Amino acid sequence: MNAGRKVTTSQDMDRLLKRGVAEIIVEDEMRQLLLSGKQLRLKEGFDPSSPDIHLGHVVTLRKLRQFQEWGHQIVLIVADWTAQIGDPSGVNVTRPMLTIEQVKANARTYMEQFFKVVDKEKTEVRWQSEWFGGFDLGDVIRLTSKFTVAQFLAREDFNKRYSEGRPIALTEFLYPLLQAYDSVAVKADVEFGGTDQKFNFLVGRELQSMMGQRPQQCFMMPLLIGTDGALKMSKSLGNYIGVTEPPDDMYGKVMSLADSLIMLYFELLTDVPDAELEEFRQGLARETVNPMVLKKRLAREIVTLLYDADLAGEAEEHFTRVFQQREIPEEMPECRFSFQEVAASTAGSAASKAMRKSECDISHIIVRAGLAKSRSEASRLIAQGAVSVDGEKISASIAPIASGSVLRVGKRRFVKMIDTNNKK
RNA sequence: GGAGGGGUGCCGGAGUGGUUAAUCGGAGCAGUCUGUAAAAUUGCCGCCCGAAAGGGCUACGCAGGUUCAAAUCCUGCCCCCUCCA
Repeated sequence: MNAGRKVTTSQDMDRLLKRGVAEIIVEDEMRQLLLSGKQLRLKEGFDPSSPDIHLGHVVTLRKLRQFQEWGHQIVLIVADWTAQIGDPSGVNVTRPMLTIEQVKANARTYMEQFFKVVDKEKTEVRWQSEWFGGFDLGDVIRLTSKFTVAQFLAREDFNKRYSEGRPIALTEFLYPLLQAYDSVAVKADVEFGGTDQKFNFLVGRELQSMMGQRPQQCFMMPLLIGTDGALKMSKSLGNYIGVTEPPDDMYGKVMSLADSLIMLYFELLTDVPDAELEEFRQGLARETVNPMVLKKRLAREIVTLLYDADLAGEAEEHFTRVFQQREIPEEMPECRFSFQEVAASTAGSAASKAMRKSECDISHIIVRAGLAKSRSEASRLIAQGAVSVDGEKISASIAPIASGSVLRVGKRRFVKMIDTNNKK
């Protein structure tokens, strides 16, 4: 088993333990473990309370990948039990509980997303239900008896809520306990996650030592700030970039990031060497480099990471053409429907008589193409001048269209309209 | 077991009989500007019909009731939170 492990130079070690790392508890022990030549079991839990993995998750997954390249064993835990509780970490409100069905459906979509970053062959995937499925009340009581309320109230978010008289659900206290027990169950040597996991990790350490295991090392990465530029990237805040998003969208979302996030993203999500990052940093500080240029590099790196260089190149071309030169993209989704049918849906009204043959009520089409949720919304968009057909801004919802016309809504949404009655 | 507070639109949070599709803030969307950045600024922000003017429907925990008129008053029910024990 030792065969795959590379000799570790102190330079390698520094890169592994420093680049994009917030804190390691206990760093010295971590170094010793790495030097011991033992294959380490590196654990990270994923809470499948939503179906997507985003760049925030990728930060730790990439680090895990690096360890994997050194021959260590990754253990990913699908936290199907704790997901039902709802992780309170860093959130000062009680989370809604999910049903087991929701959790399972979400968890299923996780696997392939993990393996966009980590090596599937060297990854052990475990479900919490493997061990908690057989838990009975006695087990729960034994587990809870090991800690006190005071210990848990030490945790910042609990403490804050408690002192402000806001609710803390009893199940929320269970969350760190279950997560800690996971470490016991898989005999973790190291646990990975964001800095918001510190408390949970430490409970894991304690529990392991209470149960006769060597306490795990806690490996914490900074939290990735989301596209809003302020809060941690998370699904529930809607400020995320999903790993399965199409290359063009992913590229575009990176381009729309606040400038202040550029360096953070470079550090946490790319392999651009530290020396180069330092140049970037200085360039930004002295304003000798346009942040947009760096962001394009960043966007390319990220798309390459999750897809490949070719697709990243294409995404960049698309971006340049559509958003910088304001041209129409070469490819866009098609919306196929019968023009006649749409026209017919307004039949009977005075307007339909005034409508010439080639004209259509665009608001219906916008809804049909999924570019607006309702006709009311579509009408508003038209009224605000956000809608154009073949480059012509339209001001009334009745407008001429032809099969193959390009419908544009807002800056970034395009659809080609194809008449299913009249295609040759 | 006792006392108190509360359930309003995506979120926060006003509103105690009509002029309330509901003040305000945040989020979001769109316009101008631009680097799909920030800042600034303007507009929109329940659904349906209508080219428009306009009209209709649904909505303030649930169900009833009073009233010409209810998010606002009455009755019952459900749910949530805090404190004391």
